Amino acid sequence: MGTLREPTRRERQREATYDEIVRASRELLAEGAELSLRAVAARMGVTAPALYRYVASYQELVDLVAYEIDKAATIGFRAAADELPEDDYAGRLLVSTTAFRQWALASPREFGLVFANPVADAACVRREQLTLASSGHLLTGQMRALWEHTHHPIPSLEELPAAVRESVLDPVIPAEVEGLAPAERGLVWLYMQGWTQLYGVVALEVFGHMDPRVIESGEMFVDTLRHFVPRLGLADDWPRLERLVRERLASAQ
Amino acid sequence: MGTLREPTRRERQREATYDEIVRASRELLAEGAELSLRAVAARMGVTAPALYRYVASYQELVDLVAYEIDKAATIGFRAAADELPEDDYAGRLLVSTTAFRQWALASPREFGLVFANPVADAACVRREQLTLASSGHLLTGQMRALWEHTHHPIPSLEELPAAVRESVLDPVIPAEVEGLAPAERGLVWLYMQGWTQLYGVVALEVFGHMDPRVIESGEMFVDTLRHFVPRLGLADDWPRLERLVRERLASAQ
DNA sequence: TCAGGAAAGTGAACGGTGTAAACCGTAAAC
DNA sequence: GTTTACGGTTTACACCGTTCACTTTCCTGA
Repeated sequence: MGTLREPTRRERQREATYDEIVRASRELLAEGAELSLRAVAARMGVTAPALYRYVASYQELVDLVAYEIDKAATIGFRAAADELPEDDYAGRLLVSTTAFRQWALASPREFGLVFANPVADAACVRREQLTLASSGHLLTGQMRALWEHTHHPIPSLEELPAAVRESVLDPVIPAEVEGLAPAERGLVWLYMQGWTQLYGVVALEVFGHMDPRVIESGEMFVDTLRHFVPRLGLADDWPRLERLVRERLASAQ
Repeated sequence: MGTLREPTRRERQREATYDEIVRASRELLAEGAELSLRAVAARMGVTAPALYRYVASYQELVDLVAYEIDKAATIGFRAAADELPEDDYAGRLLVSTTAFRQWALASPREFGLVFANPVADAACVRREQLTLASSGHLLTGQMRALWEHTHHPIPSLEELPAAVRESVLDPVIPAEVEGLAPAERGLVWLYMQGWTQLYGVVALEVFGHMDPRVIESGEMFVDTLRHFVPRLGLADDWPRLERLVRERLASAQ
């Protein structure tokens, strides 16, 4: 509260160093090298223990760059949606989803860092927030925008299992729930279902636990979307949506 | 070809050492320790380089114990099914699936080792075989047994996308396809869909990228099953199957 | 039976990792 | 202008996977 004073010179310097840490880390990842404190430090022209002035541990470094990677990637997902008209809510959602899948396949190491490093029990809450912060926020936001427009059927609070009801009424994950009436919280359950579906295919593809030809063609991804879109009231729109998705799959491939 | 001679003493000794390597590794994992060559060696009362007489690298050690862990866990999944009558094909499949989920939640490190370590491009084929060897074989076998019994609808070869058609006609994954006529290969696509669904929820739960209350209750797992069983022609059987699944979820929890 | 040889295991060493402690100059703060 | 604290270095420790040279042991073939 009160006036937030402008950052002092030292604070700016410090912020710049954080940026350089992230930049060096991302370069390492992009070059296929291991992400290690020493490698990051070396690339910055600094010795390893110096990084402990900025992160308390290796895990914290990982969390930091994971957060930033997710943030940067989300810009791409949003840009993909912006190729479509603002009122094509379904198209925007599916196109962002496809961009997510393409990014994951093209950057498996980054995907693993963000979405496949187990959540520690200690800083659990914070990690949860980080995990779904950017990309999750975008996708749930797009799902909500779609629903605001079409008001497709959603599960009612009564029909939800007790644990799920609690979870959607007081969500841990910072999804788009502000101003969502309790009767409309079934939408949050749809968020979670959709995220589960998307995470499932993409993780399976990235880790390669699937026939390479199926991965390369993206047919399992398309199939997963096809089975899910009816829950968003988009069954009739599927042919058009499929075309949009396949265009994106082909171009990036 | 010809007579397979009985193993000499040295070969028996060597085999026993392999067993001890796996045993020591699994003990380490179970105790929450890191799996490392040195730790395994120390536990065996041996020095680290000695292990190189048995595995060519650390990665090969990981592959070895991953394979054995999967094999051992599968025995449990099969045992879970054996609590049901031999002709309750649907029940057996869902109960084994539930056992898989419970095992993964209870042994996250082991699950990660088997199902979340990226497939190397080099020994790709071999790794694929390992990956889905035991547990995958069991579940696809159960799906096939179910279909042999009910002959529920399956996708026809013509309606499958080209890449998928190739993949089911000449599968990389050693699923239950022997003696499966080309016209029946749509079943393999169902295998893959089912595996994707199962892997998705379970991986998400294990890695904790989901509301803890939803994980703990298992509601997302149940919901995933509910949405999938109709593809196996089991829509009418769902109430009974749900009861079976929930019993198992509650008991192990 | 005995010599030869392969197999199994050891010790030391190299380069790599995360992390802790002690230390120091310099730049900000009073 | 003194004091303080920040950002950095050096050194060190305990691990890690891996290689190499060497020894011991046991099996095999003449």
